[in-house]
Amino acid sequence: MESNIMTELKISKAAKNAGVGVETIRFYERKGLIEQPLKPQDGGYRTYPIETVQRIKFVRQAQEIGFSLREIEELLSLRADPSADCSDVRERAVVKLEEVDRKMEQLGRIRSALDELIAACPGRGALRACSIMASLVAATGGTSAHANADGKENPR
Amino acid sequence: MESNIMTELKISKAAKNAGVGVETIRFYERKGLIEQPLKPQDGGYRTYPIETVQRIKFVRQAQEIGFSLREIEELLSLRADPSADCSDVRERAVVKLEEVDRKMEQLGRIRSALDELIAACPGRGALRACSIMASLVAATGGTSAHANADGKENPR
DNA sequence: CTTGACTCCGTACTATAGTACGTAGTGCAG
DNA sequence: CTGCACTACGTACTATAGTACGGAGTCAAG
Repeated sequence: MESNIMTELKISKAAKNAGVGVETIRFYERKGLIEQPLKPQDGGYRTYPIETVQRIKFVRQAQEIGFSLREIEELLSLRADPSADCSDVRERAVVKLEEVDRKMEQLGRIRSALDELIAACPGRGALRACSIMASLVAATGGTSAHANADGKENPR
Repeated sequence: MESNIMTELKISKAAKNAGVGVETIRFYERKGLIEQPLKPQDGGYRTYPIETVQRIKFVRQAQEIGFSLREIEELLSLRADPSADCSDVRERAVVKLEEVDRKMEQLGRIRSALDELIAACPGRGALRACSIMASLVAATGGTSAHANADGKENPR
C-alpha cells in the first residue's frame, strides 16, 4: 500500500461518507454546489477531498432546516476575504441570519406546542384534550385570528 | 348587510389571509391537509372558517422549517383526547420533538457561523478571511473529518 | 487476460409541491 | 337582465431535487 495519506476518496466512498448516493454527488456537481474534481491526468477515476464531503454534509443539513439548493449555494458563496466586497457579503449574511432567526422562532413555537401536547398526554393521569393547533394557539396566546377578513378591496 | 359575524371567508379571501394562492388551498384539500367545507345546501360558494386559515398558515410555517406536507399532516393529526390512544400520540409527539431539536441544533450551528462571518466582515476594520464552511468548522471545533474514509467493506 | 466491482456520462424517469388554464356556474351591481 | 368578478372542478404544466438505467471505460484479483 502506497502510504499516500488517504484524504481523498473515490466517489462511492465519498457518497457513503457524506450519507448520500453517488448520483446525488453528480447531481450537485452539475448544479455547481460542489466542485467536480479533475480526472487525474494519468487517467483513472476522480477523487474527492474531505472538504467536499464536508460540504455535501452541510448541504444536507441545511436542506433539513428548509433551505433550498439555491439558498444553500448562496450560503456557501458567502466568504469574507480581502478580495471580496465585504459590505455586500456582510449584508447578505445579515439577511440569512434574519431568515435563520425566523426559522428558530417558528421551530420554538412548534417545540412548545409539542411540549404542551406531550404534557397533555401523560403516561398515566389526567388527560386534557388538546391538538397541536390548540397548543399552538395556547402557546402564542393567539385568539385573535383577525387580519381584515372581509373588506372589499384588499390592497397589498 | 346581514350582520352575520364574518368568521367564514370565501376562498380568495381565505387564501389572501393565509398568504397562499387559491389553487394552493384546493391542492391542500385534495391532499387532505385541510378539510373542504361543504357547499351550502342552498347552493352557492363554500366558506372557510378562520381555523382553516390558521391551519394553512401553520402548514406554511412548518414547511419553511423543512417539514414536508406528509410530515405536517402527521403533526396536525397529533391530538390528545380521551378517545385517542394517548401513549401512541405521546410517542409520536416525542419523535417529532426530537426532530425539532435536531433542526434547532443545526440552525444554531448555521447561526453561529453567520455571526462569525459577519464579525469577520466588519463595517470598517480588519478583515479576517473566512467562509461559512470555515466558520462552521471553527464554531464546531470540527477538524476531525474522519469517519472511516477508506476501509474496504463499510457495513451500515 | 478475464471477471467483477466500480467509475463515467448521458438520458430518462419519479416524487413533491404547487401553478396555470379552460369551462361552467354563481351572485350582485347597474 | 346583462356584465363582471369570483367560484368550482378537472386536467395539464412547471420547478425542484433527486433516482434509475444503459453502455462504455478502468482497475485489481485470480
